Formats: sequence, C-alpha cells, structure tokens
Amino acid sequence: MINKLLGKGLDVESTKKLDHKKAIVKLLIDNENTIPEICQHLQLSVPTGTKLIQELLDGGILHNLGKKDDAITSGGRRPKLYGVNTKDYFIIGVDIQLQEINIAILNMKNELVKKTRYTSYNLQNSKECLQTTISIIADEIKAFDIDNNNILGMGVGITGRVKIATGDSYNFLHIDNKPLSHHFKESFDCPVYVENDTMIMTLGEQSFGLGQQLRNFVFVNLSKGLGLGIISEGTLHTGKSGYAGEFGHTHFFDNNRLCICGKKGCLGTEVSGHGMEEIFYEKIQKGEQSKLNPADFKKRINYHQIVNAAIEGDMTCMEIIQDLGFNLGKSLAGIINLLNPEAIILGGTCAEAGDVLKHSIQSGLQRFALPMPLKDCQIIISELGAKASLIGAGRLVLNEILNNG
Amino acid sequence: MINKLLGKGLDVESTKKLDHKKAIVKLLIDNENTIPEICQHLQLSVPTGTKLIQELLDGGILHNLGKKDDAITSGGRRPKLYGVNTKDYFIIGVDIQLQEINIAILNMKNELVKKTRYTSYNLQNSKECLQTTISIIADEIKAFDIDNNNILGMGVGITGRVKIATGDSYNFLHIDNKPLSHHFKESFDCPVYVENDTMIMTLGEQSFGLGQQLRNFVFVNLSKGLGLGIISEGTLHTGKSGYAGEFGHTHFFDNNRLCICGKKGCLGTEVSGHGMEEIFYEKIQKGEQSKLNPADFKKRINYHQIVNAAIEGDMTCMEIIQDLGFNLGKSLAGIINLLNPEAIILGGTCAEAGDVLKHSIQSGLQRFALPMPLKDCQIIISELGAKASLIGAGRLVLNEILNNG
DNA sequence: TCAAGTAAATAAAATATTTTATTTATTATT
DNA sequence: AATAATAAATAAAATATTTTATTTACTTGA
Repeated sequence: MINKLLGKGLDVESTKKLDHKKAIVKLLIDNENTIPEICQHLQLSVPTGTKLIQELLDGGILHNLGKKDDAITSGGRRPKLYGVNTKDYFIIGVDIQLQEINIAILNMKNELVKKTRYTSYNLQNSKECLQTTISIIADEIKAFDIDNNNILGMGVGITGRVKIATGDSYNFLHIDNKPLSHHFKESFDCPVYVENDTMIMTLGEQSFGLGQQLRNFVFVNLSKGLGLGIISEGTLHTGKSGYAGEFGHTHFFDNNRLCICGKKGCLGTEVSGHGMEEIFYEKIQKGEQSKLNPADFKKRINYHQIVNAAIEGDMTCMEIIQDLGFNLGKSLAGIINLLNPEAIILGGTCAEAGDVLKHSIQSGLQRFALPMPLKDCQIIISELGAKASLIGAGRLVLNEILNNG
Repeated sequence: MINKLLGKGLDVESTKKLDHKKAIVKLLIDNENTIPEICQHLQLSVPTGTKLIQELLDGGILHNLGKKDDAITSGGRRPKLYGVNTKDYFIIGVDIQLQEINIAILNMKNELVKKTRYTSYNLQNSKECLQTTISIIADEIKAFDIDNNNILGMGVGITGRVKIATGDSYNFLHIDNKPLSHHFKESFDCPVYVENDTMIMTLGEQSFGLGQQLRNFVFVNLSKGLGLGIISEGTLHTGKSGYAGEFGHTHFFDNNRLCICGKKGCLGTEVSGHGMEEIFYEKIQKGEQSKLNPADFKKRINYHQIVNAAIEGDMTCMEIIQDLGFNLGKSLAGIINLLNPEAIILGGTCAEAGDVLKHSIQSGLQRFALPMPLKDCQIIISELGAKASLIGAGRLVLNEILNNG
C-alpha cells in the first residue's frame, strides 16, 4: 500500500529514490515544511527535492497546504507549505489490556481521529478471545467506513512479553503457535505490527510534546503491573528479543510476597497497582480506616479506586501512594545513575495520582540518586495518559512502513 | 589531517562524496574488502565505488592488498582486496588510571602497535600532574618517531566523570577551568577526544571479537570501583551529559559503609576492588586466616593481591570473591531484566578472577533474573583485559573523525 | 504606490551516477 | 591444453542530480 503511494509502480524505482521519499514523508509527519527546508534537511538540491515532492503529491500521500504565512520575514517570495495527507489514509491503533481494549483511527500525522474504548473485555489466551478481539476491531473499522486500501497498517500494543520482529505475543492470544500479527494480517489484510504495551506507550511519548526533543528518557508504566520503556540515544531500546523493560521484577524488597514471576521480593509486589490493592487490604485487616470500606462494595476494591481516594485526601490511600512513590523513587534512582536520562515520564493509570505520587518519587530520588545525573533529569507526569498507547501504535506503524516496509 | 587523506583539498568536495569515502574507510577498518563487496554494502554502483576507492588510494589512506585468494569459488576473475593503510598513519591511545598510565600507538586498523605502561604514576587534579602526564605522552610519541602530520588523533580514557562533547574531565586534570582535551590539543596539535574509562573500555569490547556482532550488551568494569558501559541497539549509551553507567552507586546494601559519593549502602561499597579490601581487613580483624598476612607486608594489601590469592585457592579471599560475585549477579539480574542484553562482558582488573567470579555471578543471576531474558544473555570474561581501554581509545578517535571530523 | 531587496520556484547547463555492454582475468571441465 | 563458465574491471551510453542563471512572487521602505 505505502509503496503505491510513494510512487513505486510497475517500473522499478531505485532504493535511493524511495529512501528519499520515505525520509520526506517521515519529516512531514511531525512538521509541515517548505521545499527549501525539506531539501536542506535531507541534503538534496532544490530541483530534485521539488521533483520528489511533486511525485509524492501525484501519489496522493502529500498535500500542498498553501503559502506559508510567517509573521517574521525579511521579505521575498513566500514558500508553499507541504504536509502529509491527513484525510484519505489511516492507521488502526489497538491497545489490548487485561480488562479493556481501545481502538483508534489515526491519520498520517499520527493524530487520533477517533477512539473507542471497550471496557467489557477480558483478555485471555483462547481462540474465542482472539475471535472476539478481531470482530471488535473489524466493527470499529466498518463503523468508520474506510476502504481497506486506505489503511496503511495496524499497530497493536498488548500486555505481556512480545517479540516485535515476529509479532509474537507469548502470554496472550498465542493461538495455533502462530504470531498474533499473523492472525490479524489474515483478517485485516494490511501490515500489522505488534509490540509490548509499555514499549508502545514509550513510542507514543517520544512522538509527542516534550518527548520529541529528548534523546534519552525513561517512561514508567505504572498500572496493574510496573514496566519501563527506554529511549536510548534517540531509539527505543528493545534488547535482544524485545523483553527489555521488566523493571517490576527487579529484586527490591525483603518481603515475603510472591510475584507472578515466581520470585519473592520483586519491586512490583508493592510498587504496582496490584501491590497497592494487596497493601490496602492488609491495612484494612489491621484495622486502619478508609473512606473505601470493602463492606460497601460487591467487588474487590481495585487500584483505580485507591488512587482516586488518595487524590480526594483519604489518608490510608494517600499513605499507600506515598510509600509506593518513595520506593519507586528509590529504585528509579538506580535508573538515573545508570542511564543519565533527560527525563522520567510517569505514565500508566496510576500516574493519575499526579503530584502526590510525583513528590514522593522525588523524595526517594533525592535520597538515593547521584546529584549530578539527578540534576539532569526532569520528572514529568505524562500528558497523554491513556492515549499514549494508541499514539504509540500509530507511530510504530509509521516507523515500520517508512523504514523497512 | 583526515580530510587531507580523504582527498579534500583546496577545491570543495561535496559532503555526500566525503560521507561515502568515510563510510568506505570505516568499513575497511574492520574488514578487508573487494570493490564489489564495498559497493554492495554502501549501495553504490561499481564504477562510482571504484572511482572513490582510487581517490582514497591516491590520498594514501587505503592500500591495495593484492588479489583475494579464496579457497571456495565458483570461478571468475579474482577481485583485488583493499584495506586501510596500517603503516603510515597512527592514533595515540591514552588510558589514565589512578596509579598508572598506559600509552599506545595504534594503526588505522585499530590494532595495538606499541603499548607502554607507567606504574609510577599518581593521578591528581593538579597542574604538575597535567605537566607530567603531557611529558610522558610526548616522550612516548617521540620514542616511536612519528611525524606529527601522521597522527590522526588522540583518544583518552580517564577515570571519573567526563563529558565527551566538551572533553571535560571533572574529577581529575581539570585545570584553569578548561577541558582536558584543550590542554592536550595545545600540546599535541591533533584532534583529541576524552571519555570516561568505562565507556572507552566498552567501545574497545565493541570493536573486538564477540562484541562486534552484538547489538545489545553490557560491559562491567570491576576494578577499584564498579562501572558499567551499555551498548544499546548498537550505540554506546552515554546519557544526557555522559554520566551514564554509575552502577556502583545503586543503593543495594543495608550496611553502614560510607561511599565516596556520600551515601550509605551503595553497591560499590562491597562490590568493587575497594570493597574487597575493606572486607578483607574486617575478616582478618575477626581472626580469619589467610595466606595474605598483613604483618608480612609493608603496604596495605590491595585488591589485586586478594584476587590472586583467591585464584591460588586461599579460602578467605575466595569467600570474598564469591560473596562479591553473588551480589554482583543479584544486581546484574536487574540489568538483564531491564535491558535484555545479548551478553554481559566482565572486564576490569578484578575480572582476572575468572571462573570463580563468573560462577558466583551466575548463581546470583539464576536466582534473581527472569528466565527468558536470562536465557538470552551470555556471561563472558573479557579477552581484552587491560588492552580494552587502549583499543577503545583508538576506536573513539576513528568513530569521531569518520563521523564528524 | 513604486522601486529595491529578498527569497522561492523554475529552466538550462554542467556534473555525477548508474546501467548496460565489453573486455579481462580466473576457475572448472572436457 | 583448450574451451566454457564465471565474475571482476573497464568503457560507453543513458539517467539523475547538482550548479548556476533566470524568472516569479512577495516584503519593505521611501
């Protein structure tokens, strides 16, 4: 699909030309630009740049956005602005969590056009679940009424371990011993890329706001579990098999809590949504008071409720968040010493706790990180929130089709 | 200098042509190659490749190495082999440690031609020490009788925090508030690049043997202190200011040992050469026996002696190494979970302990790392040993002059 | 409002690169 | 040893790209 848009028809185009075209599109995803700017950026002469852009306009992938109206100028002919076509081609972003699934339609600027959240979802490693998942996505695509030819690709973020090279999700939807991407490709007939949720959120942060400028940062996904995404020298660090970022299983506590990984004392046994719930119930058992009284609820109280109660000032819940934050800070101190990042971006559902969490993390950092790298590192609460995964999924597709596709 | 060799004379050469030439030289540093191979690798046609190579031969930077004699062939004209000129141009590698300084002459293949070790050296942050250092290096250059025009550059690895972008070493030889690279440039009149010793050793490992093939690995510099170098997705991770790798200051112990960083419980208080010495004396004080009897030595017993005694079977010293190894393994388990590296390369002077160390590290890893990433990761003892810094220093210079210079 | 100045876009000329064809060198086979 | 097969190196023709010059479009300031 993308190759047709880039002008690769029956006659073979040189790889170099194709690479240049991809580079132009990649550049225009994040910034509208003029011909001279584009040419300077790509080290091309204006005539060749113009020719390539003309071909891309003919292919329909780029749009002429009219003349640039710049307030500050020293005179001269006003250049035309070019940008990607945001109206005709789309990417499907899918975010598969344990108890919900989010589906987005993104345009070529990696902007969310539509986003739907299904909360009555239950992720499992079964054929039925795969079928349900596929039909939910299919319905969403149908509802938006896009021609299949206009779908550039699908990006999928899923919890658990994932090998991006093969599109294999090991923990969930691993059916018939085939990669998840295989099943999705069969159903949707477009390029499909699958990644771990934390990785994809990290990509989302990288393609948005502050993250764009940062060559080295760390994204903390504090949800039911605890994961970490690393942007190292500008690229997502995936490691040999794509398993990087399993921060929650660092040995940290001398506690006796058994982790899902089979070990004891993992950071994630206390520093995670799951850990918050465990600790909450222990506190209640010990007789501590909270506005969240288990007797008032049919279901087990979950970490979302604890976070909200803390925000509203509930002392017991606040304590839980603050203790968690301090320990997270203590452990992130090691990360700061190790990676000297420019920022730590706090994301995941627990990041909604906001300043309560941030300040306790900072106390932990202050105590345990080296002063020099600590000074280099900002602590930021993610502005993307739940959108991070979907934007990241879009970015994953754009990266892949414009690098290798 | 390098630009003259690359053929950049009075007439301006295009950046693209220069980039191609640099890419050819970069390729030929590690492998001798034929024209067709080079052209395929760089996506160039044979005629253009041939032309560029001819120019590089004229410039004297490349050599024709005669016909390739390949045992396995399907017939056909035998191609000529080309490689970098290893006879006329050199790089100076300098490795500055607390109590010794090593100076090497390297050829363009990043091979050690000559190596000299000065053990009566004492690194300090004084003008005198800078003067001594400069004259030691100058003598070494004079002794080898190289024309200054034939020195491509100087790479310097120094202990302590270093900002490579400016060549600033903060802890030592920081004189007149000017970067160390400035002082060296003044004295030696060639490009000078300064980096932290662990970083430069990591580069050394990357440019040698197994390291060349690895996209993700971690180098452990276990000497007097404990540092870590990270190759992430093929590039050295330096972090925002170049402070990355301060693994020794991760909070790890509940001990009361004060670290030089001012904190207590740092990993390096026990897991490091310095820590080994402290623990040794505590054991002796407690009445434990060892073939190393402090009464027999005038000077304080140092970690080199402890490592050697352990190798020779001394129980007390063996215990020290094994305890250290287990704790190092436990802490590296976090690194394996976090980075999913293909290998951990053990270097630094303590790595001479060899299998005793390796096996105890592996017990720690086995207990605390996640099985999947652990399976991905080999534990290797560095084969370069003390040469790592010098080879890394050479690689640093080659990288810099062939990327930006 | 009109020149003078500035910069983008286009056209023409000059280079550079690639493709294709040819020649040369080497190996394998008869 | 002669010939066919194979692949490198070179030469010639075909493309592509860049440089330079020219034209067009817009801004500024008299």
